[in-house]
Amino acid sequence: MPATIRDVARASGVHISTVSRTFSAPHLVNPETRGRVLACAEELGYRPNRAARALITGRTHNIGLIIADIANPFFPPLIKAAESQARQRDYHVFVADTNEDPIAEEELVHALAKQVDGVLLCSPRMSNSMIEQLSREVPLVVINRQVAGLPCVTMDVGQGARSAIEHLLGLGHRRIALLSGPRGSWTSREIRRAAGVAARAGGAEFTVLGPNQPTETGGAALAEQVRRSEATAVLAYNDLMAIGLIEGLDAVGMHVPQDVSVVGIDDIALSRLTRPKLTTVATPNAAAGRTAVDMLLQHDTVAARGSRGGRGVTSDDRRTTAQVMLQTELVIRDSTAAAPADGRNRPDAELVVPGPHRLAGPGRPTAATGGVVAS
Amino acid sequence: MPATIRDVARASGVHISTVSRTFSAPHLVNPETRGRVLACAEELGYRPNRAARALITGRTHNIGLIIADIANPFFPPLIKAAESQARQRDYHVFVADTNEDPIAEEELVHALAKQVDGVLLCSPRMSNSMIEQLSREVPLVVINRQVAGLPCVTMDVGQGARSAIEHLLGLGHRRIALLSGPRGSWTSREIRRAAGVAARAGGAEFTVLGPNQPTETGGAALAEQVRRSEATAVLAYNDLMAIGLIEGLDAVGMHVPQDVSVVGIDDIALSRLTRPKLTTVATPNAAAGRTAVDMLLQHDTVAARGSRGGRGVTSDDRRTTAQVMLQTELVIRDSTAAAPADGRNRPDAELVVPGPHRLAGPGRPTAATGGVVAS
DNA sequence: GTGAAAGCGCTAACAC
DNA sequence: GTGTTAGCGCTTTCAC
Repeated sequence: MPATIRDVARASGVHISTVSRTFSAPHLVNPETRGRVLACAEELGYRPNRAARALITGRTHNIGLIIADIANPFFPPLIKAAESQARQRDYHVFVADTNEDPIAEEELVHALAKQVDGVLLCSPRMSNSMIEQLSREVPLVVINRQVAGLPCVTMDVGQGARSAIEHLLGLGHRRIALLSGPRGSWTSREIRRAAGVAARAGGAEFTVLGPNQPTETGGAALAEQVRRSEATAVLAYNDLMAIGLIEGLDAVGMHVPQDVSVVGIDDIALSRLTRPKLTTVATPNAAAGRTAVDMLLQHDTVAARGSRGGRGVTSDDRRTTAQVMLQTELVIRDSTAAAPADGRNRPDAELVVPGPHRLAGPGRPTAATGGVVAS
Repeated sequence: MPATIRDVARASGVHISTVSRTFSAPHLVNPETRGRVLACAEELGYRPNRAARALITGRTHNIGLIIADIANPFFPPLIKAAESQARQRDYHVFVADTNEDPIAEEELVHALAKQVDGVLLCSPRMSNSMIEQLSREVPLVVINRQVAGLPCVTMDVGQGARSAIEHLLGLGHRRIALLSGPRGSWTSREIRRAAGVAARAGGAEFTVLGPNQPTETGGAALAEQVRRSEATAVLAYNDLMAIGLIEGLDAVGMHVPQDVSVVGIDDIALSRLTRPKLTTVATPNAAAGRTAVDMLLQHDTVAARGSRGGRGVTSDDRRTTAQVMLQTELVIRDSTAAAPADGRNRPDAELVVPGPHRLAGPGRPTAATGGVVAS
């Protein structure tokens, strides 16, 4: 039903190649002919078939963007920035959600491979080696993770975590817990390392709780563990978990920031709307999206794949791949406050010693009962 | 660089058509040959080029999903449901965000047209006639809107709004305001109509404020107008606006639900996390996503476009297009309560009469000063 | 400035 | 069961 280039050629009495040129190199065709062709095309509702065009030019003018969980408010600003940047360069972005599933991730890259000029892999759950393998199939830019030899854009969450811990130390906190993220997350690893170093440097006890689902539910589920850990301050892998934790804490009768301070990471829009407003590490999300598109397109402009003329991108070209790390910034709002004077995380602590059916009476906990102390 | 079907044919010593069959109709090829071909393919890292395949079969096994604003938490459940439904039928979903921009919407449909087997148009801002025109280019299923002659899946927000209003009437509210949505939104129109009828039937005064941006910011910006309107209850176009309004109301010293009751529409996850928890009309979002995919694929299975064998979908086939409307449900939580005994929306109302610099002292407002009374 | 011809990677009759 | 042939809709040399 849809009109093809041949229909237009027939209608306007020219050869199909003239029609083709009218759309892809208008200056090469006589203005008069061009006008006639355009009129016929309009009339017939003709639109060049981008897929067919891509088959021969090797360029689809599409970018794939693979996202672990589209429901996480962390991503939309990144997606929108990528889209607008792509749009400016006459590209379209196709987003795909993988539900945090590495299998779906891989499958999606394959599905997208030939329909896009490159894919942005955001917070992948898959292995480094898998990513490297896929990068031979389609140009890749990795976001929120570092993979040797591949272009990556990351955010300096290490620095962010450090700032957060120093902020908490400055408020007098000496028992700090970290709610870690998903297993295998590069970001979670960075946060844990930096936060651990900073906490110990400040003479604080540092507990790691996790790995966890990076969601509200994941955060809320940890309230009891946090209570037992006796921590007076918590750094969460992301804002969603932080917000969930605050909810959960509330349910077990602990208040933020009076009893325990909570800081998140990401600075999603929601963090300004909760009560208390969340202290958090702002990550430059939109910038990451823009940068990733730029890196992909810069690469991609060098040589189209499979074109008759140009050679493919060789591994030598790849050497120039940049790894960009964007700065983060601590935003202090209302979920952090001075540590309770007694150094405990609740008014009259009912100390729960891990183990079945053993409840100790109120009393000051010793370091040994303070929870899992991690490296 | 990527291996083609020809490379595999050469490596395994068979004709390309045998390679093709190995992938698209394995049962037609000798198990022994098949094994050899598969081995070579594996070795060379060969993957069938889906775009090239689509060119001849007329089926891409992709579905496009166009979303007005991916940052709105209303959409992710719909997107995820669509994805999982599509996946089960061996389809992939490409999501595109249009930033509530009708131009971008149209452009995106064109861009997607030949790379997908159909597109799901979710909350389109464009005109009915434009939608009809586009539907001749690619099979369309419209979500959250009714367009004559096209398959649509909508949610019964009319019924939802009615329930909400009846709930408020039952609580004694007699001055009710509606925060409407974007101009041209089908959903907003439905809500307005149903809410207006129900409110007047209950003997309440009904004020419409808007149109508005359907976001937190949009809601927060209306706090002052709501205060002035003297409404004791508000129905918002969606949860985001309701939550923003509660924030904004708080900033001008009004409390929910003591001073004013607020009900949203959508029941996004966030609504359970705010304080107070939001009373809202739950829309069957995931079901909408699933249904839309089913409708598209059912249609699409009938006849592939452009295939050599099959005829295209004729307008006669289209006659069978269903229009599905999904049920909604009122969820009562903490943002609604009995109307203030004095029927005013704040403790000691400082009545602000519209107009510059005119402030009246405290006193019972008359109906005439109650705000814009809409039809 | 325009037409002819080849071909992108693949599938689908049709022979054999 | 496999090879041959034609061709999906388009771009791109190369002649003229």
